[in-house]
Amino acid sequence: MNQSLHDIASKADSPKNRAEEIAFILRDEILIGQYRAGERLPSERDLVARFNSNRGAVREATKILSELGLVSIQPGGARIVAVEQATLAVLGPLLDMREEVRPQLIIEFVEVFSALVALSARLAMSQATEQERHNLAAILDRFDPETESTDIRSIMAEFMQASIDIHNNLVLRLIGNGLRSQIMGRLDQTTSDRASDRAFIDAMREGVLSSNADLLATTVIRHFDEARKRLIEQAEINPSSLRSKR
Amino acid sequence: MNQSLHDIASKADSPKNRAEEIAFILRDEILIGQYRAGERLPSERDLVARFNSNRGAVREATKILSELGLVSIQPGGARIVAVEQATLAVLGPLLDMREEVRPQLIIEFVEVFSALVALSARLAMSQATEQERHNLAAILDRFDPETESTDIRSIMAEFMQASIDIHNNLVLRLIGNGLRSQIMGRLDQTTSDRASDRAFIDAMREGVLSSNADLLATTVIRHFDEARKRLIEQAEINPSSLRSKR
DNA sequence: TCTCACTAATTGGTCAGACCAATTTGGTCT
DNA sequence: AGACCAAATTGGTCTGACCAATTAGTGAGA
Repeated sequence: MNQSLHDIASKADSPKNRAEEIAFILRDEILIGQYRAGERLPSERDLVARFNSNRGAVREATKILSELGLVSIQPGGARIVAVEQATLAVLGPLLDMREEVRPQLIIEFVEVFSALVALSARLAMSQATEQERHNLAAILDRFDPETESTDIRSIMAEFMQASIDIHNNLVLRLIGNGLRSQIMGRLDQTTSDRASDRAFIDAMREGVLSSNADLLATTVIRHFDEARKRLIEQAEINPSSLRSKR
Repeated sequence: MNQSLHDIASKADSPKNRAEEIAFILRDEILIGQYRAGERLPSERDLVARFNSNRGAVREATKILSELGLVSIQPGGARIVAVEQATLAVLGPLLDMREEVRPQLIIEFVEVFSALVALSARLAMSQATEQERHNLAAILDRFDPETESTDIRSIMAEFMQASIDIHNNLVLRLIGNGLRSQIMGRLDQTTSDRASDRAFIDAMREGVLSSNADLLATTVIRHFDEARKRLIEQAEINPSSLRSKR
């Protein structure tokens, strides 16, 4: 449906060189489950033969996998590590390739993201200047329920960034970096209720201008909770069954 | 069982090979601010000369820096990227080496961690079985205010892990992985009020057994907020001045 | 049949040197 | 100043080699 130019730009998975090309292929194979956790990755020399490349490139590739937390390299062989022990950087690829886990993963993302937005808003309120609060409100004002162009999601992302700039919590910022680069732009356009979006934005606006951190946080949580429920309905599966296997 | 993982992660900065050795040195120099953002990293051949190594190892090293988000490599040269754009993996090194930012960073960590623990507890409560709730309570029961050995922090870490195992939110798990490997084990032993810790644990226990997600969440938030205030006092600086520069 | 010690093969780690394509740089000309 | 071009520099790729550690395989002994 809405696979516009915006999606293409965010498809940031184009390998910059041979090493990344190899790394991405192996990464995807691991995420698909082609190798099981604990299994050994083919030896560097085998990979050289398979990809018709050289050991330098292959070694760079396995180094990348190691940084992603997907494999553990030791003299004698490299072994696959469980996805659960990897880093945030595997989320994007997972979303791209495992159609089955996609809905569940997005729901899980929303659960976490809402808590972080609420936290960020809270922290920002605790020390925002008058000027900064107005800047935040200005971001919210950009939402226009009449036009389809203003995406509430991009506004939330901007709001998140702006609030991070205010409280300047590095930990939160780094987590935000990871989530943004992995998830934003990979989400489908969900049909949301523009009217309720309007109400949500207005409530946030009031919270910002009155510097009411609690109101802001609860508003955010409530809105994302509704979004989550919509997602669960869309998935046409009941949430408990979604939870079990991955 | 997962105790082993926990220990390894705490002091996980010993280079496994020459490439990591070089990468860690460069990483630390970047984090210290020896190169400014936007500046060019010395060329691979220069680095070969400096570290008396070879291009293969140096290239692997710069690959690691690139994965950390600290440098951006392009044909023509590699450039340093602002720390704010890096990944969670830089937190540990930052804690290890920049004594000035340490207190502030720990406070920021507590702010984020408390929100995540609260979220995790909430999610876990929404679908925990009777058995799982009792397991959670059992973890809390391990706290004994009489003996110094039981660290409330490790209990919280375990509680976090156990709750993640229940709701199985991959996004939260991956963020948890990052935070755990970067921060846990690098925190100083803070003198905390054992009596208030006892009250905190008891409140959590009640929340878990009665499956009262709201009670759990607010309890967690309140406790960490107190811890945060203690940290700010310990830093002997007022929080607003802490916020500004990094 | 099983266990253990030893050996051989495999694997990752390191290294040197070469060529290419793209970028950057410095100088020249307009 | 500004536009342009050529040379030097840089990252990307590739080959082939040796070492040390791990692993797998073998065979002897229980």
